Amino acid sequence: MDTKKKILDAALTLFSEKGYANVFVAEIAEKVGIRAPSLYKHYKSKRMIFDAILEEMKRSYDGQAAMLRIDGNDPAADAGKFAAVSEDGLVEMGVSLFRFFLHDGYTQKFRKMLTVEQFHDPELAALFTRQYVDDALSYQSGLFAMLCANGVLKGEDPQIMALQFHAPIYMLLTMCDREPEREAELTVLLEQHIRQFAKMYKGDENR
Amino acid sequence: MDTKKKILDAALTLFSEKGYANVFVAEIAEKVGIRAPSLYKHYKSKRMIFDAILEEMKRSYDGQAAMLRIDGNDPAADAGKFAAVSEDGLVEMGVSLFRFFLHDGYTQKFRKMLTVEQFHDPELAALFTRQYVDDALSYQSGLFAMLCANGVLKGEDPQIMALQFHAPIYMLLTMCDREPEREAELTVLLEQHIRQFAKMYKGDENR
DNA sequence: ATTAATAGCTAATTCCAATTAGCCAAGGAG
DNA sequence: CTCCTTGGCTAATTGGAATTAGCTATTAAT
Repeated sequence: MDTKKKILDAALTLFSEKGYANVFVAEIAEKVGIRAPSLYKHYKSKRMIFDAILEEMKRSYDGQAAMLRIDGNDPAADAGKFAAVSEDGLVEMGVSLFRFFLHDGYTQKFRKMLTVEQFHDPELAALFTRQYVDDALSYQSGLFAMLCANGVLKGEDPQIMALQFHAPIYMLLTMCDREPEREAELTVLLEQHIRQFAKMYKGDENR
Repeated sequence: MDTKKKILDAALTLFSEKGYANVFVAEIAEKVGIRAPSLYKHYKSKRMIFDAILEEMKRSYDGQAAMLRIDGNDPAADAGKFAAVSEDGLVEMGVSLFRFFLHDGYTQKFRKMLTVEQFHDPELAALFTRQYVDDALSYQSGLFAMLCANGVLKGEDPQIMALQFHAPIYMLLTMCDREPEREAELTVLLEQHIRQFAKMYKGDENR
């Protein structure tokens, strides 16, 4: 039952691992437990499967974005939480969010697939940048602006703060995508990064 | 003449734009100005062309690494230069290095090709991480350690400093790879990032 | 109970792209 | 001058992978 959904999942997994062109419809079918021609009862062509995945991706983006935003989509609301939280709390939060993005099958596969297909189509390129950079930065900018206004953090340009916070995290994430065996080691770096960032923008007390 | 070299260039360009599997040998040939079967006078197969590119990439890596290292491969030697340089000088330096990596055809195509093929083969994944992350970080760590020892900068963990310096730059670079029309806008961010970073780790004088 | 739609299968078919065969001109070496 | 190597060409050949044809079992609706 719901073979249609199973096909999307199987295809997404394969596309994210090998890229669209390197996946045979027969492979997708096998993963689903049927034969290749049966796929065509559900999708008109291989391309259509890809397109359906893209649709899915766009639809689910709000869901992912919500996750990215800790628990809401209003930086102002979140700022209070952060203000209250300790450095350790911040680390805890960052690490668990990182782990979620790294291990959640859906999220990870979307990310890998977009990575691999990003140059095929300007639309995909734009989607990629929006999803993994611009939106994340714009949310975090708002958050940092808030925290600066509150006097919790000290910084002049929230956008740059966001870039400096987000880029290292994203880099570590993609490293784990490539070499999962390094996760432990890189998680340590992540933690140190967040700690250092917090300290740095906390104010002037050095230590 | 030197068709052999022209083939590699044409193939690299195409592979970086569309990925190995989406490029037909006929396209490569056309770009070179010959017919597909003639390619086989130079390379045994399409795969061999790819492999030759990889070889080239590995061989030329030292060259690229040297560039990355400003002008040498010894952080200690470079540290002096940085110590002397002004904040503006640092920005100038960073921006021009960024521009080089962004526009140098060879460098850019390698980067894109590795990006697109990174999950096909663990060897490529490792190469990617080494080339664009680990080596850069390890060099920069050395540099920052030096500058901290000199008292030019103030920071506790050079490795984290390197991560925080390098990751934003790399992120901006890949954004330009995807959407070249945003170069101007992103260059401004780059500049602000470097400036902010320098200020931040300069010492305690806030402003 | 019959019918019609659904979703699977095997066996074609089709298409396309890599590679091979086999021919030919140019040019350097003996 | 002839020979042989080099690098190009056109015209097959091959192989593989997407898609189509056409059959069948199941199930839900009339």
